[in-house]
Amino acid sequence: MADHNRVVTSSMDAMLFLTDDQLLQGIELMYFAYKGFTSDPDLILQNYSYGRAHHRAVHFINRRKGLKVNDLLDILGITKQSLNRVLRQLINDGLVESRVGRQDKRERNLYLTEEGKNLERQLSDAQRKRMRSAYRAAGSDAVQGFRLVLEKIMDAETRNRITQDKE
Amino acid sequence: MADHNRVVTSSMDAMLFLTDDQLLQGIELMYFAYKGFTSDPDLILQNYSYGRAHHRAVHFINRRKGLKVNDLLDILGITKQSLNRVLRQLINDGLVESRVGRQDKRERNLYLTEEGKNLERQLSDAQRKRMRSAYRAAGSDAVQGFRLVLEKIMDAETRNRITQDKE
DNA sequence: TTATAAAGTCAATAATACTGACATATATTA
DNA sequence: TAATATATGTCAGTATTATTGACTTTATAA
Repeated sequence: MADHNRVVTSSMDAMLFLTDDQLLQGIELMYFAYKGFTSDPDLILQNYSYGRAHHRAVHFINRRKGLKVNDLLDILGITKQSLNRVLRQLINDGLVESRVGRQDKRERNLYLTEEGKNLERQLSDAQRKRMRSAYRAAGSDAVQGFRLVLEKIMDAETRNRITQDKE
Repeated sequence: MADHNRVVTSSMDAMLFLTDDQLLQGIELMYFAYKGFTSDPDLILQNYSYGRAHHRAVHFINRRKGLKVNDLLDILGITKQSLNRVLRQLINDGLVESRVGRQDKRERNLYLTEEGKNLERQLSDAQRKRMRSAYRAAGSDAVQGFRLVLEKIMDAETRNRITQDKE
């Protein structure tokens, strides 16, 4: 019983390394960590009557300034209709600006307004605080491992899109 | 530009270690990895017309055999009413068995039936496959770091509940 | 000019969550 | 024993986020 319930096995036996039980523990860790990871922003979003969808939009518009609506759809992996409602709210509420494309006027380039940047800062400050604290507690080597494993967990296409491009 | 977009910075400068940009990269990694992490089970669940809520219930009933409804509610952090619909479906469909508590007859102990175990196996096989492959690609040291950081990202209460107990 | 592409919208539906109210059976306490 | 509390289950109403399908507008490309 004892060893099965330990989350961190200090000396990881090469043979036990890939047991189903160890893997299930990793799966649970992902679940619980992601839950904590989203909990701080969720509280802030409530003050705006926004949800996670708004957070994601604001995050990626900030990270890839001027990105096109289609780019955002690709990143989020949702339908145009799903994004539309969220984006319309953000634009109407004055957090996001949609500028007509300079070359191709069918396109819309998305930017955060000052108010949008303000919300983004609140959200990412909360999330960064948690990550910084986790990184500090775990140490630099652990962080490298953390990032490496997360990269490998992603879909290959996602990984390629994230690590390479950025127009 | 170049270094900002690399997901893995091979020699992690101690000073740059906690920059906002590095932290934002970690946040995005979590988002994309979690998306990949849930994508395989999501496909399987479609065949049953089930969703992630069913997956989570099945997962934890398998991991903590005989757990009480209240335990499951605590773990999932949702309301009784939310769980009820899912649990009722699983019970009606014959995947979960609800046994009256032996000591306290108000309690219900939850177990997977053979059919429930079968679904659980399908789901966890798919998820384990991805994790195993990621672990192998990243290596044993990275996995230790991965697990350590995830632990630190969780809420402290969650971490305590997960790492300790188990009746 | 016709076809394609990018964006936006409307309507209907589904899964998952919420709050509030209430019912039933069992256990505990006064 | 009687009153209270607990564990579970349920009904109704609502919200968020997603879906599919159909359609429009505007602008680019063939």
